[in-house]
Amino acid sequence: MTISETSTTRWLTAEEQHAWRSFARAARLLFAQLDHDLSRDAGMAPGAYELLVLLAEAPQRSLRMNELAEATLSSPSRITHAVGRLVDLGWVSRSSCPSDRRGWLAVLTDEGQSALAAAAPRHVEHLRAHLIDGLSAQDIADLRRISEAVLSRLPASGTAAAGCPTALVAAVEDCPPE
Amino acid sequence: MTISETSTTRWLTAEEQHAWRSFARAARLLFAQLDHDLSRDAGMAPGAYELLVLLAEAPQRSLRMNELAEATLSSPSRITHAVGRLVDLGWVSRSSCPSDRRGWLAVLTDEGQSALAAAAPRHVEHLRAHLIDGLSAQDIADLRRISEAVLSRLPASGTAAAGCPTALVAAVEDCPPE
DNA sequence: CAGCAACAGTTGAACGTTCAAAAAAGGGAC
DNA sequence: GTCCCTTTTTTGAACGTTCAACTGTTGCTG
Repeated sequence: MTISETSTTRWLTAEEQHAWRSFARAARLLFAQLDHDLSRDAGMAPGAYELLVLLAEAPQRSLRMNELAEATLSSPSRITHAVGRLVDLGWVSRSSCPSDRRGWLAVLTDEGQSALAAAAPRHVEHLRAHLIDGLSAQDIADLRRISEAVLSRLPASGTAAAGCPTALVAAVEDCPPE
Repeated sequence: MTISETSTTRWLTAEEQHAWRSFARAARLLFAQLDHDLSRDAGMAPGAYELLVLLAEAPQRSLRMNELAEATLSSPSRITHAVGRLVDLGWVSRSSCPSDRRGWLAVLTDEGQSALAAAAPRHVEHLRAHLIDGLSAQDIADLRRISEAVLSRLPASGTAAAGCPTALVAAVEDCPPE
């Protein structure tokens, strides 16, 4: 049977097709490039930077495994493994949660803070070079609007974060001096 | 040393930061969701759908490994492994390249064509539900414009395609009946 | 027609994510 | 206080990508 006989699928128009393919290609290339840069410059595995940023921004430089999983849209299992690697690197330490004996806190160490501070400037430069500086203020606003529209239609707490690793930008300029 | 003392890094403005984080979050969630849907509905590994689409659109339903690598922005090694899995599934067969004894052609089999035709309608529905139908015509146009601006600033043939798997939409409605 | 750099593709190990299963603790209901 | 369901986290195997060799072919240079 051919599709056209049995389905009423609303295929994409040429416009939609073009937009989607361009978007998919751009996003893939962008994320891959940023991860590659981050790995090259700072030796950070995909996603590690994001975890460090989240911890650096958190109240006591610490977050529960659960919170890390939700913030990064990834599975608890991934967090366990990823934090384990950061612990091995000395960038994070574990601390048992005082209020819930099941829980664990991941705490950013001074070494982790330093590694993040060292990596951030180059990361921001790359992000500007690959994305921000090529866009007008209007583009930025459009991108945000469209992204938020997409987010509003996606499963609120979709536990899904593939390789698509992406890095946040740390507010390291506010970090206490070492 | 603190960053602020030694660097002239142009940090992101609040607007840029918001746009970037929304974009990154939306793109990640979107791609992950689409891959998850595709894996659930059609049993296709991340990226498999894209390879099948490319082959279906190609002249003789066949492309060289090299061409697949370039079109998917991925490494030759990934193509070798990925095509190997598709061959095991019976969706693709290998054929030696007549014009270049080093080369190999990946050829979409009838089974592969059927699998793609079966998967495409649901994939398009998901893509519409998660992305297209939530956007206005203006949004679509903006998304395309911004994506192309980003692409124009990225390394032309950046051999980089992380997990960020993304699927194209097949033009399966034009496929010959089986 | 050697010699040799570049190209096309494969191989296998290392790495990170996903998945299913399990251990351990919280929070109610009775 | 005990049963039971839920939540939090870990574990180890399976899977896919990346990376660094490696094989074989092309095509250019002298």
